[in-house]
Amino acid sequence: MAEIPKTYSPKEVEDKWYSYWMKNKFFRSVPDEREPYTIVIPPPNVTGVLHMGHMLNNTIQDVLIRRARMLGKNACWVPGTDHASIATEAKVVAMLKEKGIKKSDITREEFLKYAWEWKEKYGGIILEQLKKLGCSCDWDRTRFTMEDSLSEAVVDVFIELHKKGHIYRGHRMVNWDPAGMTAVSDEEVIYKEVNSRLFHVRYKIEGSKDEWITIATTRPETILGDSAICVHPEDDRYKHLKGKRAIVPMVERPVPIIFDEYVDREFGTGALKVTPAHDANDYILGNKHKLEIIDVINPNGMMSEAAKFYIGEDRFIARKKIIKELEERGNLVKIEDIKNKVGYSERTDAVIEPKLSRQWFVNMKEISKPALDAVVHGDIKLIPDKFINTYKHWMENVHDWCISRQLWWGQRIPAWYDEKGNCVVAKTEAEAKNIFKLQTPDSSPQTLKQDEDVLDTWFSSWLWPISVFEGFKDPNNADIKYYYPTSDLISAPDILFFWIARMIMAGYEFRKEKPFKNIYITGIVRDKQGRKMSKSLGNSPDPIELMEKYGADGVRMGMLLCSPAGNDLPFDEANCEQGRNFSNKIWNVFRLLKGWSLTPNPSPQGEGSQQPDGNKIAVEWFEAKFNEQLELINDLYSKYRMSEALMTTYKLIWDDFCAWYLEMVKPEFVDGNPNPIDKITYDATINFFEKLLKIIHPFMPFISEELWHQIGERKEKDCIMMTEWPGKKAANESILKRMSVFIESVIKIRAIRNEKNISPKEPIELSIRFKADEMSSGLDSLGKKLCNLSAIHHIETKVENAVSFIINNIEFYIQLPKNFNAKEEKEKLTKDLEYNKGFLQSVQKKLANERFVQNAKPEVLDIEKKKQADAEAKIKAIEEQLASLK
RNA sequence: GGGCGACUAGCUCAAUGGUAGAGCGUUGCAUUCACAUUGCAAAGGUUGAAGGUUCGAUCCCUUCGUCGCCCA
Repeated sequence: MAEIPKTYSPKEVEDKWYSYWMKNKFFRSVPDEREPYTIVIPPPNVTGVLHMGHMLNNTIQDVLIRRARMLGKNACWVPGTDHASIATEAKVVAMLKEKGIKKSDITREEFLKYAWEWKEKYGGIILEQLKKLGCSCDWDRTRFTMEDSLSEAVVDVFIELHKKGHIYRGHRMVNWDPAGMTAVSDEEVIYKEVNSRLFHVRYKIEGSKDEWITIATTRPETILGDSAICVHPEDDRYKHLKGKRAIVPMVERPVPIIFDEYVDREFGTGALKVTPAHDANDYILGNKHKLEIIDVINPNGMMSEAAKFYIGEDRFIARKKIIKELEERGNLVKIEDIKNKVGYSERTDAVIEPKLSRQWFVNMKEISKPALDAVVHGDIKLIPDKFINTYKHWMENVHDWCISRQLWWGQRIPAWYDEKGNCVVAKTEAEAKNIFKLQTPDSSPQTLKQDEDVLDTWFSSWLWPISVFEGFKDPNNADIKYYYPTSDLISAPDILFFWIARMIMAGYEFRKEKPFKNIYITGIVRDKQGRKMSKSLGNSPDPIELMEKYGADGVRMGMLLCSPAGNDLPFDEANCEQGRNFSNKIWNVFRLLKGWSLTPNPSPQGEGSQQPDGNKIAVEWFEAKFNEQLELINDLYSKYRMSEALMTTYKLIWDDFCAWYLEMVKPEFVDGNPNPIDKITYDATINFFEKLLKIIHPFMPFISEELWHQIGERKEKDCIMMTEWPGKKAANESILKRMSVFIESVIKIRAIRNEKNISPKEPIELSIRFKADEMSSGLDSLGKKLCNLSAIHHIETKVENAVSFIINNIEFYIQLPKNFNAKEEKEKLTKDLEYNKGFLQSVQKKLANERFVQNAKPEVLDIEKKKQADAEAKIKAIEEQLASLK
């Protein structure tokens, strides 16, 4: 025993088994006759490093995959990354800057060469980190959204949707990210509440001497682009201004005063400045009233020529200067502090500038319909189902999807333009030329220009469940036919629309079939203050350090313990500590078992290794307990209640197996040496331990594998991850029931020891008023062992002056060696008696109520009657006990 | 502003109309005996508030409060 360390050290064990599994190709999946179980990974951003969200998400996927594998399914987990166009491009631009290279100084081709170099060098980090976590992905299937075949699928899909009329190019107000220098979709804008100032600015009425109209704005720099003032038609303050014009300060441009019900009379001054080029609502108003569009902000966030003032200065600096100037000119009336919501870019955190520009869009109306139905009708299950409402609401109000990005890193849009700006969509320049030729035979262009923009990364990811199996290139290949639709998708609520909804659309649009059967939505990992963990906030622990500290198994368990589906989890390192402690507990079971020696083999006369009655009962009981709990665990898995499945497994191992079963069968020490144990009990115990290792394996793959090999002789490929999940067996109810009384009595006796300050070392005598039966000798010996009893008497009459308790009408008496205090006992019993009388009264009241007897279900009635009988019996017994105290 | 959801022990969560549970934490006691990364035990609740329905409400309904998310 001395050579086995007291604590489990995960480090070497984890590395050793991960490479062993890899070497034996245990993660590999190819189609065969078994039932498939498939998960495609939510592809992490290729620039990313593992964060706590990934840890949670991928732990859950690995648990599901490992259990499916043990259940005999052909488990396939496809890993990969997405190309994250904005994030990667930003990284590459930064890298070039360090080298002294400006993006604008190199060609697109040169830039892409650098970008691929960057990707090859750093792009695999996160996948290596997933290996540390124990993820059993089929790494031979690793995909990347920008590799050739997946890119081709993206381009083909674009062309197909364009042909079907679902993709169009249009002038629209988009969310412009001035830092990323690209448009982003509605979903990539994060609105944050910020402290702002509302500036009240007065505009002179044209032709008046001293007549003014005062507007309120949070963005004075856009004043330079104003093309109207709008008031509510019913607003008496402004009715007289009909037909008049106001002079925009600084630029001295006269603009009409228009009337529209859109204006909120309560907000600000009730007069709204209209800047169609820089506000989505103003744009709509501008269209309606045919207003001029004056674009005063350049794509890089600097003031444009059209602004006339502060040209080339940043919009926020211009704001400050304009405020000062307005004040000097006497236009600034007052400044008010307010809170408002401002949109930020999800990728660069720059303030989004609403900007009018020409972009490509997917019309979502039609392609979203089957995707909505599938979830509403339960064809695809959302877990937890509270997300159905959110999903439905979004799908019913779905906006067109802006898919063009003004970047280089990504799939270039397959649209081609002639000199006049006419556009066709085609896969190659040659095809495009042909189309032009067909459309306009007389003027076929010599040179075409391809669209400069690339497609949104989500326009790749939404094809992921199909494209990873080559479902576009070869729609009938063996892989896609076998693995698609995939089984479960594990994802987070914040990408329900970005990604999940769109994958469902793509599934029905391109394969006429859902991409997955179940969607398990995890919570968002937050810090103790409730903030989402993120790199920019710096509030996330480093997952790799966590794993070094607590072991991958410990961290996996720590994450899952507190993460019911869909509930956010405020992360607490204490959970990982609990996981680490659990690893250690299991480790020490192994140490204990290793220390046991067997009694000599029984002789032909039957001498030697007889199984003691106590051990026999213990083994029968744990067998039943295991079967009972396994059924519960299986049921919890089927409902995706992962944290509860883990907790049930945890308690089965720690409480039932370690604290009860092992204490029951553990050989006693004589003169400092453990007694040997009989072979029947030993074998049963090893068997139990192996089964427990199996059911903990999905949660804690490393330690279970290690101990599987330490506890028995294994052939090379005999690994726990490839064994079968324990089979279902009916639990022996009668022994469970009988033992629960026994266990309760042990707890009671221990509590009495505690209460009366009797040392565990001091033996005590117990008397039981209950007829001995065939189980009694076994239970007596277990009782003696667990409670340090010197003797157990089965008696017919009450014991006087003893501490007593009752379980199921069995009376237990402990004669205290000293310090017996009859008064104290009496008080305790009287209190207990009063409680039971009160309880009986409430039950009797219920049973006396005619309406209750009439309306209650028969089983409820029976329960109440039993309660009454039990309470009456208990009261009688307590009264008798009281009488026996002197 | 509109919609959705949550509110249960100190914390994180269970409990679908019939005596409110678990884990962690806390407190007390224990240690040459697998494990102090341990063991044994205990305490801890007006189920956010107020009404209503019901024989009976944590659960169903109404209003209010607080928080979160989504959308504008």
